[in-house]
Amino acid sequence: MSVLPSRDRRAERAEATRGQILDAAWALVRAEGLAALTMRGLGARVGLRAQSLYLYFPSKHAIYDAMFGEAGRDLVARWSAAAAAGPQEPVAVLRRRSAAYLQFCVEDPVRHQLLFQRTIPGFEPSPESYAPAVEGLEDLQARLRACGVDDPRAWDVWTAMFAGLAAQQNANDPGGDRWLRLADEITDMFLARYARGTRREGEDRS
Amino acid sequence: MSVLPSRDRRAERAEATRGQILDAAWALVRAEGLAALTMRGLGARVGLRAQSLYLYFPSKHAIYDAMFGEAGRDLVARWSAAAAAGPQEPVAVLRRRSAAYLQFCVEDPVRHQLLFQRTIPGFEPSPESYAPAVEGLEDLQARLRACGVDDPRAWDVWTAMFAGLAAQQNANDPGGDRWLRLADEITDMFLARYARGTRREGEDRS
DNA sequence: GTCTATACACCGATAGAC
DNA sequence: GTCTATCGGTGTATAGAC
Repeated sequence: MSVLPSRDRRAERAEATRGQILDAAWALVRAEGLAALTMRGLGARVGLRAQSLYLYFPSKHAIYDAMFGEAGRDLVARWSAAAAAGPQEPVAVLRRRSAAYLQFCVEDPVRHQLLFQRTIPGFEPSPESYAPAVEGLEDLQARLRACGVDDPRAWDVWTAMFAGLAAQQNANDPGGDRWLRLADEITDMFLARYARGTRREGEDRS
Repeated sequence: MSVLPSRDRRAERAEATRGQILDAAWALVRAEGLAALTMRGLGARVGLRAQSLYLYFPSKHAIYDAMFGEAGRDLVARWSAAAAAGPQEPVAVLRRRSAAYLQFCVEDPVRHQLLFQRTIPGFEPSPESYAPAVEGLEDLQARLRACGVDDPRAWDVWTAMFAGLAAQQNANDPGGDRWLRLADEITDMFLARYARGTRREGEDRS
């Protein structure tokens, strides 16, 4: 547009460098663990000194935050894809969604750790980076409603069950499927108890 | 026993100091967070320099390990007490046991974090410190069997559900009861699906 | 024997030269 | 835009005072 494109070019290049730093951070973290991310080590991977990273991110937590946002957007995208790919019967959609969630948590434990466990001492995600998670939760509630589950208490039961499934799988059988394979069974149990019109005698304890 | 009791007295005194250090560590960690435990800060709380702590513990992780063992033994003790205190009908015992577990996780989140989340970077508990957890798991399986639940898959469903409950409660509603109060309901749902002689039509998906 | 003093290698982060 | 130099912090090892 302009005869002096340096401003745009500069911002563009800075954005590219940010992307390279994030890619290197994922590689480092996958190889050495989430806590092993150090500014010096990350700088070495992108050919910079640690201090120069501060030109692209204001702090190490800001790098974690950007990674958190990336992971969240990826998860939401997978949920959309899973919902679209197949029969639209609500329970089938719910099952595909759950499978996508578990797959996401298991195929890259470090991402699960970053998103769903609070394993970095001082880190809390910014509202912007947290937004995809909120969006996903609202989507989940709509999906459960579509299956005849209207009680907010039931939504909490659902999140606890699947959070527990992913956590147990990664903690006690990494790479296996000891807990993963229970997803469909748990879904049956849940729907039998909470879906509209299917409540049975045992549920009304005082 | 001996006219030269210095050996015993010394060991005794060292043990007492170890106990004081651990007490101070719990206090520090409860006040400032699990990751805020530093050798210099801990030493200051017991009137020692950081280096002197190494006379009582070989490393910082050894202190975490001792805390891990203490917490595990405490949890097992609570399970025993909960099982003993009340009617011995198996389902009632199971409910009291679950309530004790959740109470334990919630009343001191830092202990839950140490025992059940892997939040300290390089730390893994020693077999000795881990032993109470194994014992508790075996006890749980016996309790579930007493309720007519024999399938090991069902045991995994149980641990996932309650691990998820505690994690969600501490992460999303600390100090509240949004997930805690679902324990009895979840137990009903679980027993309706998995207890012997109560299986129903919806469960046999291929 | 127990503690203090000192040191090392690492960390995240900042200031300022070029 | 990247560097050097530096700061105050960490866990931990070792030497030596008493």
